[in-house]
This record gives sequence, C-alpha cells and structure tokens, in this order.
Amino acid sequence: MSQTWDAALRARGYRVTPQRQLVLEAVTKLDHASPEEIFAEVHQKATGVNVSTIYRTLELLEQLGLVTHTHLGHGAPRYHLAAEAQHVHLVCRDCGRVTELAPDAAQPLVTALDEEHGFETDVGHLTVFGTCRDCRRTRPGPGATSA
Amino acid sequence: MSQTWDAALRARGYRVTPQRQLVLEAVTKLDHASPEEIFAEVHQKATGVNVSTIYRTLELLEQLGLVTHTHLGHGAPRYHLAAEAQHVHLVCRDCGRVTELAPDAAQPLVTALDEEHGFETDVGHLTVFGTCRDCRRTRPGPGATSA
DNA sequence: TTTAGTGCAAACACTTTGCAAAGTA
DNA sequence: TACTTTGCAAAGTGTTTGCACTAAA
Repeated sequence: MSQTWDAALRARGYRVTPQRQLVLEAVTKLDHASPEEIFAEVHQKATGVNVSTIYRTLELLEQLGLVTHTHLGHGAPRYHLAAEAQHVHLVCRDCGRVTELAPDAAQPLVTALDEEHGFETDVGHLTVFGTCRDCRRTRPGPGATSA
Repeated sequence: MSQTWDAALRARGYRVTPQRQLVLEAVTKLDHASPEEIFAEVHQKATGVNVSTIYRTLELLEQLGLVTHTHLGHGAPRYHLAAEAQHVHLVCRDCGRVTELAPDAAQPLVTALDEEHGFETDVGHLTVFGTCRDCRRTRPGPGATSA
C-alpha cells in the first residue's frame, strides 16, 4: 500500500510527475479537502505548481479510481482517497462539522431504496445535512420546536 | 393557500412586486429548478427582468421561508416551495433523473442517526446519489460487477 | 526523440455588488 | 413623498481551456 499509484499511472500510459505525486499526497493528508485547499497544500511544497494542474490532476486521479469526491453543501467538491473505506458524511448546518460514519449506518436506507425503487445507492457519496448533538443542545433546533 | 405569500411579504415590510410574484410562480411551476432555469421561465413572461433580481428574490423568498433549496450534485442549487411536503431526492448519476420520495423512506436512517449519534437529520435536504432502476438495467453498474 | 504534462493567461459559468432610475405604499 | 426594489454593468468566485514550453519515457 505504498506506491501502487505510480504503477496505476504507468499501467495506463500516464506519466509519473512530481505534481501528481504532490496532489495525491495532499489529498491523502488533508482528507476531504477542496481543490483550493489541495492547491494551497501543494503550493507550499512547490510554489510553481498552477491551479489548473490541480484540477487536471484531480480529474485524472479520480478517473483512475485513486480518489473520489463528494459535495458537502454549497461549495467546492471535496476529495479523498478512494482507497479509504467508503463512508457516509454527516454535516452540521450550524457548526459546519463533518463527521464520517461507517457505511452500514445507511444500510437500512440502501436496502429500502433498492427494494422499493430499484435504486442502487452510491453510499460513498451520501451526505446527510442536519444538526449535530452539540448544536442541538445549544439551541432547541428547527426540528424540535416549530411555530 | 392562494396569495398568502404577499401577506408574508407585507407583514415584514417588504413590497409586493411583479418580479417577486413571477419568481414564486416559476419556482412553483418548475419545481427544483436552478436559478438559471427560473430566470428563463420568468424571462419568458417579462423580458425586462434581470438575473440579479432572480438571485435577490430567491434569497428573500428563502429567508421568508417560502422557498428552500437543495444541492443536487455539482451545479447550481435547486429551489422549490417550502410549503410542499418535504421530500428526499434520488439522483441518478447516469441519466441525471431526479426522483422525489416521501420522507419516511429515510425514516430508518433518521432514527439510527438520532439514536446512535444524536444527529438530527434535515430530511428535506437529503439527496441520495446512485443509479436508477432503468440505468441499472441498461448497464451492469459499478456496484454489481467489479474488476 | 517523442509525446504527454505543465504553466500561463485568457475564457467561462455562476453569483454578487454599486448605483441611479423606477415603482410600491 | 419616502423608501424599497430593480436594471444594468462591472466585479467576484471557482473552474476550464488553448497553446507554447518543459519534461518523462
């Protein structure tokens, strides 16, 4: 589980470049980071690298199945290693905290959607918005009390 | 359930304008449309209306609790009437089709997240990505067959 | 050497802003 | 009339593209 990535590139005729390595490292280190964050990280180690390279590389790495992305709300997509276990994201609307959950948390939903709608859920991209435990304590929350 | 919206505006000191009515009508008619689609719809009926007005109006209507938005993947946010029953979105990665489901489809998930993580799910914003029945038929799908 | 990858700058899509003119109350 | 809302045009984000140069194989 060390440098298989460069084999993955070469195997498909792509070249191994420092930029690609840096991007992959940044994705690994940051975990669900946005392209901009990845850029910042890479830029720190190699000032010359351009944003467009970040985007192009992310696209390539995703295509190769090395990384994936999810959408955590408004902003930019978030990238993480595909090798990492799939996980469900819990995003708190109040504090913005992102929690990762084992995919089986969604199992009942997945099963229900499959059986009732023939829909095959992509669990790795499942993001649930709401209010986390801490924020619910702090303020009653929109779901508990209504008008 | 007819023109309560104009009362909602006036009650808060906002003015009732044709633009606002048109935007609300477009949101109602189109259902989970992007700002651009709403713009197109409004523009058809009143050529003079500007995009910026669409954005400003959507923001206002959302703030007033008349409409809400969700993110259905990459693109622009999607707006729909808040008055409409909450629903879960199923988005097919292949054909892009969006299916609306009654929120109780997610009930087991909601309960599990609440009990196990103290997380209060915002069901109305829940979007599930995956492959729909038709597309699964057409092509094996990434979940069924692997390498 | 050959061909793929990169930096750069310009182009893009989407959204926001300032301001003067127009419209609601 | 007084003050909100709009249209317009320009400025901002975040992302993509064309092209000549650089570098991997």
